[in-house]
Amino acid sequence: MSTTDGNEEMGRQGPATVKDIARRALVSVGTVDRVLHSRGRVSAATAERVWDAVKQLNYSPNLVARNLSRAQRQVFGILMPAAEQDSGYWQITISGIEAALSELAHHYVAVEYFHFNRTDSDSFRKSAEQLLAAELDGVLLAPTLYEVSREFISKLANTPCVVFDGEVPNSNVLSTINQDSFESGLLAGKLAQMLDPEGPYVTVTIGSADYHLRRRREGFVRFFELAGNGHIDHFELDQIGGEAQLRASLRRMREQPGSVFVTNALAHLVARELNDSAAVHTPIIGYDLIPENAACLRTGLMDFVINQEPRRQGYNSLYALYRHVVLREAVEPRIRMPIDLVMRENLDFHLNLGTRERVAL
Amino acid sequence: MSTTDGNEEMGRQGPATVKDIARRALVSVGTVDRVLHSRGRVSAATAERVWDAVKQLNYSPNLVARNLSRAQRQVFGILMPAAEQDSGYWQITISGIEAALSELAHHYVAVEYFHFNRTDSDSFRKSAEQLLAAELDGVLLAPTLYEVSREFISKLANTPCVVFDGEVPNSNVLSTINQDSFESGLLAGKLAQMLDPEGPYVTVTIGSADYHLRRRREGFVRFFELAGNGHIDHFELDQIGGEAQLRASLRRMREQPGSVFVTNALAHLVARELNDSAAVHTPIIGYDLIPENAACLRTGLMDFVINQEPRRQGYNSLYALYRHVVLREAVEPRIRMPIDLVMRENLDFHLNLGTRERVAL
DNA sequence: CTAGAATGCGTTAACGATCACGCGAAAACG
DNA sequence: CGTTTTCGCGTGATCGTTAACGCATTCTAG
Repeated sequence: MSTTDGNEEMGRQGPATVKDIARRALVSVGTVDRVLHSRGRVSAATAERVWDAVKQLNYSPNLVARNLSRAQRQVFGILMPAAEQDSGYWQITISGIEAALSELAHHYVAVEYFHFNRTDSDSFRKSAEQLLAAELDGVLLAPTLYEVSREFISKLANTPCVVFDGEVPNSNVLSTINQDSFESGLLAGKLAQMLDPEGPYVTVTIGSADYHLRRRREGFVRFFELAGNGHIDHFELDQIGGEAQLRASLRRMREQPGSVFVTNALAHLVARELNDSAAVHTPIIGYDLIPENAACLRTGLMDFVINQEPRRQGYNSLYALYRHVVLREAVEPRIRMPIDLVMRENLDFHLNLGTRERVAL
Repeated sequence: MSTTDGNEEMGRQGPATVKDIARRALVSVGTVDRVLHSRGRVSAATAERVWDAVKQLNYSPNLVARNLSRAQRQVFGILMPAAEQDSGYWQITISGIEAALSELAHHYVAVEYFHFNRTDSDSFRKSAEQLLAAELDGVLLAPTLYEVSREFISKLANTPCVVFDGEVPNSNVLSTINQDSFESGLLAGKLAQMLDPEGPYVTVTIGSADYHLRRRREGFVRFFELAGNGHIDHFELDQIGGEAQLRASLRRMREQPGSVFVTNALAHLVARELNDSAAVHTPIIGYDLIPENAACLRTGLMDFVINQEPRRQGYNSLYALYRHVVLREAVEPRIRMPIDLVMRENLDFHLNLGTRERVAL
């Protein structure tokens, strides 16, 4: 199960190599290589002998050695919002990418960042075109701007693309790395129900075109369908960035109270508006451990934050691309991040994570 | 920040190599190697030139190439309970180890399992001695038997040891990979409070000598200290495996009801005893998504399971050992697993995880 | 004063895989 | 029948690192 593989010389351990195959098939390593990569110039009879040996020895190539031999540097493009947007959320993702990069630098990986303004589709298009012009070997994409992201992916042709921190359904990407938004919505529903068994409940969605955010809300709604009770009001703001508009709407909301589920990181706005000087506490659940939300947790203005572990996401995304492009391994189309629940009592654990201690891979 | 490092020839990308250093220091690669590994036979002046070049070019060795060159197989011993114990919990850990192994087989890693009976210290000692006799290059240890584990670690001398799925505090191990038991206890406290704001609360600890379990309880207690209310009764069973004794005690418990926090995987026993045919539902929170607990979640006999993601833990543990022994990288003394919260509504997501989809690294 | 040891350093063969190159023999062509 | 093309295959360089080996010097000892 673990130690031995088929091997020619006894006494040596480990996976079979091209040399082992060559010996067994009575050919040279060059011939083995040509057969393995079907580069022609080999007789049918010889090729069959080689394939037989490959099967008998259960050969699988040493991808590291392959890579060492090719020694061809791969450059990946990263298309994501500017680091300073969303209260530094993206900076954490970048720190994960850089952590992976420092490990992968010796594996011939380099990256190039293409940032865009998260509230401006034109800015996205511009960065996307620069990226496309750069002829890179792979792309990491944060699809916060849904429509243009879809447009971008369709232009990618053969360049492998890993989507992280979001989702572009039915698009032809190599892999999607994110939290299951539906499941996180389910959990939020449960939390809301426990915090406030009576309800009613309110969801706040800002930028409702985003698939990710819609799924979170759907999960929340689904929980109360399963539970068989709970009235839910939905609250939508299509425009991103209109904080004044949001505040005005929130003031209206004050009149019809209920526990609130905010499907993105702007929960702190809702928390401050509803709980800052209110007599009765409104339970609030939001996303992403940005400083503003952490502060709200600390002071009790907010109850739960569902964290996406952006650092781990960045780390894993770059690795997924590496596995595919450099190692040519199969990459799962979907890699799930755990749902990370933060409240006042365990806040310190989470603020330290990713800096002091190593993130579990 | 990302692409270029110091490099001799322009046009080539990537980290500096020994050749680059040799060129700059006007010596051969052999000399560079001797300096880097302080194998002597180099004059002080030359050594200094080499170190200067190393610093200027910001050299760091390509660990993969190093490993390729040494090509020395490392065998790691794994000391853990028998796969079939604890309702197959350990089998999941093994699947994670095997997943890592299949990736690391080409990196000269092999493993050897040494199983023991989780309820029998003598069985542990026997397996431990076999392991020690085998002269391995590293050890993975699941310290479910606390005292003998500590004894074992002290005998290890120079063999690096990674502890997973538990903890042996103040012991000299390379790294400990686990969930933060205190934090998980905090979260359990919050959940218990939300499920049942009045209390009282009961903790059930089976095998109270286990540091891991004690910390979970301490976290739970701490939450209610922070919250400033909540009466907690503690319930201990020192002997592991005495299910009959446990059942009898649980029947006594029926008379003084309260929400229950079970600090290990035996929560399903408590759930069946208290909730199976009871008029009023007692909230129950336990650990580990073994089939029995999953069934209790499904039927509503239990409310929450805190999962430790054993598959991911196994995967990460072997990798940590690999990083240290083979790559000679620094390994963090503590690697945290996320706290994975399972309830009826998201149960299916968790049962599929680790089989259908890839575990995020 | 010279044999032998110790020092300082370069050369080179691995490790596993890739790929350009080239050689001989057979096949195709005039 | 002689020449070119194609086929089938082996050789060897390469990637970055390690480590054994060997060759000059210089130093020590008898």
